[in-house]
Formats: sequence, C-alpha cells, structure tokens
Amino acid sequence: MRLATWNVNSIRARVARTVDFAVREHIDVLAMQEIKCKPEQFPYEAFEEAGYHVVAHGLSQWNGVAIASREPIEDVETAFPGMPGFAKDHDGPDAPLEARAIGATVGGVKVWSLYVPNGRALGDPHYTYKLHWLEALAAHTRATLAASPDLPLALVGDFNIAPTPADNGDPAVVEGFSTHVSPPERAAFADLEAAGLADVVRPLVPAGFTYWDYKRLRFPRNEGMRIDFILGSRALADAVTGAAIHRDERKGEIPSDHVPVVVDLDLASPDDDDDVPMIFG
DNA sequence: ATGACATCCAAAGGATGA
Repeated sequence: MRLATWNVNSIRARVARTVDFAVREHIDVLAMQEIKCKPEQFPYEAFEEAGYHVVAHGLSQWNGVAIASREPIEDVETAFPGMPGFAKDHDGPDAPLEARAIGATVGGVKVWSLYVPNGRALGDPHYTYKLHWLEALAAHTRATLAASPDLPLALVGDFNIAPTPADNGDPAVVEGFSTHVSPPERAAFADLEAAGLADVVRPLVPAGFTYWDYKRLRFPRNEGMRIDFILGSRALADAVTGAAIHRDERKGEIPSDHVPVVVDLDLASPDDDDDVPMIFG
C-alpha cells in the first residue's frame, strides 16, 4: 500500500492537480487537509473517475479533511474521542468542534487525516487550543494502542509543528518566539511519539521541507518548514519499505503551499510467507 | 513601518493561514 498525506489548501482550487498526482504516483490512500469545503461541495467525480472512493468532513470554508482510497473505506469517524472544539476565546468540550480530523480503516490500516490547529501566536487562545488538541490526540492514541498494541495505526497530516530547529528554515519563524517551534509544541509532538508513534518518513528522508510560505520568495530560497508527517504505530512502522517528500509539487501553476508526503507499506499478514513460491495462483 | 500570497464568502474587505 502506498499512503500519502497532502495539505491541498482548497481541493476545489486544485482537484486536477491532486488527482493527477495520486494517479501518477500510484497512491492507494491519500489523506487530505484544508479541503476548504463542505462534503456536498467536494469534487468527488474527478476522484471516482480515477478509481478512488472518498470520504470528506467539512463544516465551512475553513479547515476540512478527507481520505481518498482505491480500496473501500470503512468505520469513518469525523473526530477522535476527546477532541476539543474551539470558540472565539476558549477551547474545550463545550466549544464547537472543527473539521480537523477524519479517521477510517482502509486495507487493515487505521488512518487519521489530521489538520492540527495553527496556534496563531504564543499566548493566543488558539495556541492553548492547539496544545489541548494535541494532548487529547496523544491520550486517544495511548488508549487505542493499549487496547490494540498490534494495530497498524497511521496519524498523518499537517501537524503545524517543526519538531527540530533543522525543520524550520523560515527566517520569520523565530525559535522561542513563534508558533510551530515553541518548546510546548515540540513537547506535544514528542508526547505523540511517547504514546507509541514514530515518524516513519524521517529515517528514509532525513532532510527536506514540506511547506513553503507563498510570500517572500520562500520556495525559490528554500526557506520552508517540515510540518507534515506520517506517524505510525509499531505495526505500521515495521511495514514501511520506502518514503518520499514530493518537493516538485510546490512548483508549477497554482501549487498548494504544502507538498505530499508518501510512504510505501508492505502489510502482508504474519502468516504470509514471501519465501515460499506461490503455488495456488 | 508594513506588506508581500492565496483561499473562502460574497460582492468589499475580513478571516485565516504559519
């Protein structure tokens, strides 16, 4: 299975480009973020003509997440248990939920397409929301893996955190003063790893950004950030055979400001034995 | 000193983004 995640920054503005990429790169499962539309506005036809099923979750022109898959999509959830909502000046269980998570089972893998809150500024209510949202995600991950330690679980998407200084090449994002790089955000990311997940791309693609601001020649100067990740449980990480960050998708006509991140998975079940020649087919 | 770019809705400019 080839699994990809891509913050598309409006699926309606970039549907042809998105489907072209999925087909060209033989993507089996594509998790999208920032679709910026409601489900009834999603351009399903282009995906279906290319052989994909799609589930989408969107509540307004903001946020929005989706999963496209060549295999059937099962057990769809539009929020993880404990996910906080957000109102103007506070977050919490009483505030309205945003369309930042869609989970489903595809080909035996539990996939969450996630768009972590931006945070806006240190001290902003949105920043507190971001930290609480990540805390709830880690708690849910712990509970999930405690109940199913061997589950192939993938948390993928735009995490809006640059986990190390090397992941921040944007001079406007200042270590210690900006969101995405603050110690509490990095601690929240580390806590996801402590909950039983690993960045399955970095070992195979140690360097490179996944996002470049549209402004100030950030892409030509390669002043980007690595903020889009594929985090996997042990069972998922053990199946990884390859990974890529498709930097070229930042080029050309009306690109998203993010590029796709991809992993290849060999999910043969334990009783399959690749060393034995096929006899029955 | 500020904006720079891009999206949405809505029909101008504000909200959002990181």
